[in-house]
Amino acid sequence: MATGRTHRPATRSRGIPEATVARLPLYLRALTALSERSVPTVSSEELAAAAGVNSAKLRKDFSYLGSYGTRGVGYDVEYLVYQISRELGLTQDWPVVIVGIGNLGAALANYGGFASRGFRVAALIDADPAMAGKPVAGIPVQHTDQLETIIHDSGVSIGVIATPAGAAQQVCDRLVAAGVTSILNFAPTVLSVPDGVDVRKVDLSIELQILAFHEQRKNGEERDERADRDERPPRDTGQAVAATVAPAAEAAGPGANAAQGPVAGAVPGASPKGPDGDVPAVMPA
Amino acid sequence: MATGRTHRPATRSRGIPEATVARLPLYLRALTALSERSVPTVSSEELAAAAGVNSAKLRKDFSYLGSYGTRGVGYDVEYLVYQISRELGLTQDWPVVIVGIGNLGAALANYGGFASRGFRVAALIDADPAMAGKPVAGIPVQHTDQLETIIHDSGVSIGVIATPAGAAQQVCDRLVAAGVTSILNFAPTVLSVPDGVDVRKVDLSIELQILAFHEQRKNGEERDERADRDERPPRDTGQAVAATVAPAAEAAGPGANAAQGPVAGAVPGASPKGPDGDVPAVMPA
DNA sequence: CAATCTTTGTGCACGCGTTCACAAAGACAT
DNA sequence: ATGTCTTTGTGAACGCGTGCACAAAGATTG
Ligand SMILES: NC(=O)c1ccc[n+]([C@@H]2O[C@H](COP(=O)([O-])OP(=O)(O)OC[C@H]3O[C@@H](n4cnc5c(N)ncnc54)[C@H](O)[C@@H]3O)[C@@H](O)[C@H]2O)c1
Ligand SMILES: NC(=O)c1ccc[n+]([C@@H]2O[C@H](COP(=O)([O-])OP(=O)(O)OC[C@H]3O[C@@H](n4cnc5c(N)ncnc54)[C@H](O)[C@@H]3O)[C@@H](O)[C@H]2O)c1
Repeated sequence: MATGRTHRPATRSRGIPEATVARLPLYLRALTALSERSVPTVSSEELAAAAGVNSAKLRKDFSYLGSYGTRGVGYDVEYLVYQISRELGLTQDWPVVIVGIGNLGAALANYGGFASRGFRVAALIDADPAMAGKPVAGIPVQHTDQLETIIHDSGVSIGVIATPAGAAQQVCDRLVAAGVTSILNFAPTVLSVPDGVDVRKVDLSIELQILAFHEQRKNGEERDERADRDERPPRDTGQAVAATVAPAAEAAGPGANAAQGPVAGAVPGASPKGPDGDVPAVMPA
Repeated sequence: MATGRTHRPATRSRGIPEATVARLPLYLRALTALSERSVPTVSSEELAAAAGVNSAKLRKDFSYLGSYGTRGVGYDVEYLVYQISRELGLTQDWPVVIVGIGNLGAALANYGGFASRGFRVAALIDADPAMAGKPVAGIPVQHTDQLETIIHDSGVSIGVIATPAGAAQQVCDRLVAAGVTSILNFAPTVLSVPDGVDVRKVDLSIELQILAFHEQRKNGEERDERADRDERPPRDTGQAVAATVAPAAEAAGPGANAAQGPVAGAVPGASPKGPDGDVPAVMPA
């Protein structure tokens, strides 16, 4: 979610609901596919099916942009593609900088779809001196020292953070100070930014945990849950509980892992690498 | 977004709001960090700040799990870690299979944080015969032919899709048929799955487009938008580029869908910048 | 031109999620 | 014990998002 909530009392025309904005790229993708197949028009029903949403919702979403449809016919594909693209700001080029060129950062740099929608990788930045100058995806990696200069010179306003969690806030601060006003964060950390700066996060770990929750519910629907529902493990005196939680789960290789490792994280005996495989952050990890 | 809405009229104890579930991992992360610093208790105010949410919201979230706090003191860190972990199903081990070991898939396989919270990479699968047997992150890549066998033998119920968009639905269908009931999809496609299967998607492109929208709003507040506000570009843009439409995966889903692709026509008449790096999927008319 | 048919645009109701605000519960001091 | 102080747990109000259902708009046909 984005931080920095701008008070906008629904000024009517300019007030496009956030939920709608989040769906526009979805519509755009479906429309683009139709466009490539030279489909001239599409009904809300068809397009909604392609985008995986309710048709009424789709029509309402489009109504925020204006009345671009024709009753009895549907929507003009090319025209809609144009309108949505314009609304999303994709008619212009957005230079993007990626900070932290490790496993993930490199994958992002190599990602074709990145540059395909008006987003252009303007620079790659990493703190590792050994990486400086080395090209990744045809773009030479630059050292963090030049971060401010790079941002300034290339006029970048969108930054992608793919550093370890421990460095994310610091990198974020520097990006913002240098003029970046939109950040896409892949590090498992809550970033704090001043008003006016948008932050969106992509968190693999959270997604998996949400899936696990539902998965558990599916399997355990008929199970004996009542049993440990109110089971209260030793609590009273402060630190006794620590023993309840299993000792370190990670650190060893995947294969050698000692099977069931309940709740990896809550282990005090911190190894060089944190529970996330990253350097432990000051706050969350 | 999860599919498969179970009608649950808030039966009390079992009905944890989806929004709350999505925040539990956030709390858990903050709590884990506190635990590592041996902090015994924490107030809702402090924890909320660490997790980047409102304290009232946090308290209400916890109230769905039960009354685990102590008035005047706060919450016992270790105890909460345990309760949340249990609720999320992290007290057990979740084997995960990754399909599509390319740039992204390899990065995911190498990701340390993956295995840290009870998630274990059980297998890596790719369609490229040249990759079979080659170890990535210490795990040998297996060929797609063995997908069903692998799923069955390892008892995997969570699958990660990191293939090109064109193959995503097909891979998804096979995973589901083999018994996978939770899918994390990185491909820019809308997956259709039967009831009972949860799908969550991570879409870099969408995130960037949402950021671009807000970015444009920030910059363009005083710009010349009135100009092309009602400008209606040629509504008959005839046939566009359609030569590269691949037959792509044939998937017999309930309400078929799938669509992705380069934005190409952000501006009518503009030449396509290049595909997503994926094979465009096609959908029925 | 009138009748019919298709599909949009939206008023309305409903449910979920967020936030406020406060009574009550418990810790701690005297 | 009694009083004070801190912090939880939650009732209630509010706002946003969703989906139904339908009148109106326009295409199409006779
Ligand atoms: N790899 C994945 O699939 C994956 C998935 C989800 C989240 N993440 C998160 O993304 C981040 C990166 O993951 P990764 O696997 O690429 O890690 P990595 O260790 O491979 O790469 C991190 C890179 O960041 C650089 N770096 C460190 N500190 C820096 C700083 N202050 N400024 C600039 N660069 C700095 C390092 O030199 C390194 O190249 C981590 O926070 C991780 O938790 C990764
Ligand atoms: N790389 C990124 O940073 C990034 C970011 C966001 C989204 N994505 C999406 O993730 C997906 C993968 O991206 P990538 O950069 O890793 O692509 P990639 O081309 O590097 O890797 C794709 C891999 O999938 C394999 N594959 C193809 N068809 C398959 C099938 N039917 N079954 C199993 N494996 C199959 C290929 O052999 C290849 O190894 C794409 O859909 C892409 O749009 C990638």
